[in-house]
Amino acid sequence: MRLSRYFMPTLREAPSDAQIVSHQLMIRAGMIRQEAAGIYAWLPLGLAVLKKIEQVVREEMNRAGAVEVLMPTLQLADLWRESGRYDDYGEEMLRIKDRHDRDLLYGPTAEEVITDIFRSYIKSYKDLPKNLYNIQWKFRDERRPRFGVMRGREFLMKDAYSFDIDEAAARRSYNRMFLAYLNIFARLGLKAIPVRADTGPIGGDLSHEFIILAETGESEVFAHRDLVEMGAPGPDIDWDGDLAPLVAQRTALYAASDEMHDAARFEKEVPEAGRMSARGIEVGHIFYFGEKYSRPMKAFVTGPDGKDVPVQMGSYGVGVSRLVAGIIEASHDEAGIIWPDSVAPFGVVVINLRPGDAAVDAVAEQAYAALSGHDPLYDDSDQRPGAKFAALDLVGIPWQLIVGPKGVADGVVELKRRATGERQTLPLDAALKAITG
RNA sequence: CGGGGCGUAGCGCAGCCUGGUAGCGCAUCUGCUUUGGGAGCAGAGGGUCGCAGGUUCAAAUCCUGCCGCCCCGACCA
Repeated sequence: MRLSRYFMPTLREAPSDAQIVSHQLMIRAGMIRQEAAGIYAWLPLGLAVLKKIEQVVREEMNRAGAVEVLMPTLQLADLWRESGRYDDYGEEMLRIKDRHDRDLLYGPTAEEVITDIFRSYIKSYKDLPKNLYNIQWKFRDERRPRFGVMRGREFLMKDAYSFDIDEAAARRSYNRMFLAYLNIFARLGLKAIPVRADTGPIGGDLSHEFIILAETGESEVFAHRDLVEMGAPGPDIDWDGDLAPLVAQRTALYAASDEMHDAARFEKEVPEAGRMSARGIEVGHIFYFGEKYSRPMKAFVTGPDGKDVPVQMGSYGVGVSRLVAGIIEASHDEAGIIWPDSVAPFGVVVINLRPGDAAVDAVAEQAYAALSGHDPLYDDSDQRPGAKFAALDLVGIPWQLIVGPKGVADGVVELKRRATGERQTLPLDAALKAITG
């Protein structure tokens, strides 16, 4: 992509509305534009990152055995009357009427729709387990949207729903998601801590929030240091095997968000050297809720004994649009955003410091062409070098390949790694090799 | 929903208290000079001062109502 044809409206100053660093940087980098409180348009750079994150989530969900569907944003109120949630949900639900005066709503979540789909087709335990997910826009009419896309009213969420014949099987589904989530966040360059979450009236131990560490995070987490160091299980585990030990390893160690924190237990269970408290952002929430929807909505399956039983369900959410902000909170410096390679809007930017200079143009074009498989941005804009450096540091593309008249005269270019600031001057071939691996 | 604050050019702000017909920086456009970390000079364009009423000879400024946005709190499977 040539910058001269792209649309990347960067700003030197942040609007005064933006209070937290990710919001400021997203606006300054030209990623989003606010249309209303908690509602944003995604500009090309923001959309590129959003799609990258979405794809990582998709790949890891598929790997863990989930199957993608796409449910509508608008849902029929009658489904929510079946589950009993239409009246319970309150003001957060955006309610709409169509031309026939039918009650619709903009989905804040999709348990009802997925349960309706499930019950229409699946009748036997032999067709279980199933895990269906979608990545779709949700709307929750928050009383106080804030912090940009961190807490918007409209947001992109991956929501998965598991269906099993009994609790033991549901636990296996839960474990798959638990581990898949750790892999997702690891691939996004994040350190994530699973903390036990309130399960509400259903009880049990099957609910976890995933909190990513970021100094500017909103909530505080307390955890055993070993849990953070343990990292993700990786993609090559046996997804159909017994995952309980891997999960147990990670749930045995103390981890709690501020609301669930028990200081006495923390001190008792965790040796002083292992105690860690940090700021974080909740980006995922998984839980098992059994028959909460299947029973009222009559999603029954026939078991091996010929008896119909309500299917055991769980749901698993990842805030995809929130992750864009979360990653920035976790990865930025004074100059701007530092994208992990896995979600960077471009893999590399070739910076032409003197467009119009035939020799410089030739080298820059050559580099741009050679990098075509690495999602390159070519800064061919007619700006001064300082302005280019500032803007490109701001948008955080991982590699900067700088082509200027001085270097070209000496047969070299400069390669800069955004994350470390490390620069090396070297021949073009060597620079290309360093980027393409 | 309780409390607080703010709406003046694309962005950041001043002007409001004490009414007299709108200004600064950045950005934009033109020209020249520049060109390795957000250039300099010269010139130019752009604002029904959130909206609607009211007071007044006169309202960005005072009064009333409404709308929008932000922050703190409460809330947030």
